Amino acid sequence: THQYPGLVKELKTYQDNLVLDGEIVAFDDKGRISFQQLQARSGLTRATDIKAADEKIPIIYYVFDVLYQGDRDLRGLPLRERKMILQNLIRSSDQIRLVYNLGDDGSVAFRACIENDLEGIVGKDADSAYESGRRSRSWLKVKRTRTDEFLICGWTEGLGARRSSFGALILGEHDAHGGLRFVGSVGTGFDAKKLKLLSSTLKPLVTDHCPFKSRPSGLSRATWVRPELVAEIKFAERTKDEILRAPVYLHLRKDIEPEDVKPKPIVHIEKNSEMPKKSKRSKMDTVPDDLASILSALDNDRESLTLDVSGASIKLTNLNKVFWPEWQRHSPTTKRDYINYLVRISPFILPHLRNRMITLIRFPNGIEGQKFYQKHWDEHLPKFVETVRAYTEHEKKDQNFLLCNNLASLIWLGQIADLELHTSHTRTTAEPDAAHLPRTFTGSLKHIENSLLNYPDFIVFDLDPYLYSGKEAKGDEPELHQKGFALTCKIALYLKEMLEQLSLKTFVKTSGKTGLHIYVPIVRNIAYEQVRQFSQSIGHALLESHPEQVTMDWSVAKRTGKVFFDHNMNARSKSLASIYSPRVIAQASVSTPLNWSELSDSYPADFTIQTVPARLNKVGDLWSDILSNKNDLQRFAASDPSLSKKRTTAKKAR
DNA sequence: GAGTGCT
DNA sequence: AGCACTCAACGCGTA
DNA sequence: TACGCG
Ligand SMILES: [Mn+2]
Ligand SMILES: [Mn+2]
Repeated sequence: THQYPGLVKELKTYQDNLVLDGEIVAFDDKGRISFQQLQARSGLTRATDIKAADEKIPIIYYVFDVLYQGDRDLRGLPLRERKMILQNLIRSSDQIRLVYNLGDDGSVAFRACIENDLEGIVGKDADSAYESGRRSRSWLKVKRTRTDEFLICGWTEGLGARRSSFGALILGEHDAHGGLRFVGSVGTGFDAKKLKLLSSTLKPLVTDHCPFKSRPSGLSRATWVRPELVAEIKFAERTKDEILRAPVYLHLRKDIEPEDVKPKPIVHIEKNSEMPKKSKRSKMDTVPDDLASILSALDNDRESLTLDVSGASIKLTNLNKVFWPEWQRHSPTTKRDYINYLVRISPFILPHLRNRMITLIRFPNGIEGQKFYQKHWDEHLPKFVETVRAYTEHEKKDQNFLLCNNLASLIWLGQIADLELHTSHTRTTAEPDAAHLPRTFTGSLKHIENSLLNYPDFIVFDLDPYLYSGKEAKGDEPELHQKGFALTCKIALYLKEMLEQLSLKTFVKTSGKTGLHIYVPIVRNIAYEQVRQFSQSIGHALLESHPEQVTMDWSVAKRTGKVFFDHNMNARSKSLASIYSPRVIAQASVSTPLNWSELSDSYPADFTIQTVPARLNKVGDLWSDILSNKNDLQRFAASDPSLSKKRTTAKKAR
């Protein structure tokens, strides 16, 4: 009680000596019950801290039962009578409240609980006595999402960010015959701190012996431990085989003995059962998932399945549909293969997609089928897909533009057959260089033009060879071939040199189709129009020094035999195939970053959905620090304040 | 591919 | 449950 | 304003 001096003071005003049962709760800034806020108070020991917290974090003591009044033991009375006594006893105040009876219809109470975003309800037999010190049969806890305690029996190997800890924890519980039963593995719900703590706690418990009677199948490489740790796990339901569906790790339960971990009677909640969620405050994308367990869940020949990712469920269909047909030496790529690719590259691509509006190019029937572009989504979206509302001049109204900020979203893009992922050169967030720019994207074109969305992170140089192999159908774009790519590389190196003369750091990747993308990261103090003009000036200079090999011509016919320098890609509505985006060409190649030194002996078709994950595991993300290498173009305006005067920049470029 | 309305 | 049907971008340059 | 363009 010393933790709550304010409450104690008020309770001392009561005449009788009382033994009450109840619970203290604290609230967050939105008025929701917050365990974290309560914890901030319960750890304190110094009197001054306690006093300060008593002011800063108000609490309410909810009283739900009375055991003694003076010398009188009330525990034998039926609950309804104890409640009557309580009601006459307690004076409700800011700090003390009564827990009222919610009526005798459990499902009404449960619905109210859901509407108020509370954890669950407790049903009590109105005729029951108070049973001290044990879990009473006449009290029934009904939670919205199920949590239970399980034994940690081992872990599976992790991938990517989880390499140094573990992928998933292997869970078990005691069965009726004194043995241990496998109930599933949990790969989400951990933050960096929990991962570290758990790995070091588990290390000393390692054993060669698998604690289960029959070794569970479908686990990636497992390390076993003596089943001595108890974890609380949230989950959606149990499958027919009594395996946990969509489990999320919560915390260790040091107060529970390992031998007490056995199945509990289940209260079935048919309609209202929900998916377990991570706590509201931890963003889905801050916690790396166990990629190995996701990949193994995908690794079968089923046509449809439901993947549980980050505590959400994603329905996958038509997994055996061929998206990229077999072509020459390239084996066919099915939707399953494609989603497998997305999962494997997710640690590398997600940082580049983060908070960039995306343009989808969807091919529900594979690369030979009909395609359509998509940038926004009006209907119901899975809850893990983030969007940003912005005005579109095209439709003269606001729309919800799609972002891909987490693994679940990336997998979902695979499900909806988005075969190319194009990103904006702008981001919807200001860090680290655009705190001064407005973040109002809605209402009018003016708002957009003044906002972050008009200030790109990069100047992009899009180089496309217009050298035809001769095998193209009439009107088709040039196909990939050695000569065209070689010339593009040559021009790219001229360009790199020119940009280096200006002390601009450059990043290069294959577009994945026939050409190259060169990015120059810039401080966001230059709007698109000027970025475009800057790019145009560079283009003119390049064109002047290599007129036989470079073209900036707008009409396709006049580009033949040269490399097209497309400065117009630096525009608000433009997007380019993202780094690591697959491309819709027969080879299933992928936009891949290269070291400049690799350029001479690289070829776009070498980097495919099949080969790029292995390359990434070897060389990592060559563009990982692109946003920490920003160039400040304002310095070119130092002598002449109008950067937009193209003669000035062209001269400087030269 | 997803959603809707019809059979 | 199965079928038919609809819907899914955008702005800049040039004529 | 219509169309070409990526
Ligand atoms: Mn282009
Ligand atoms: Mn291109």
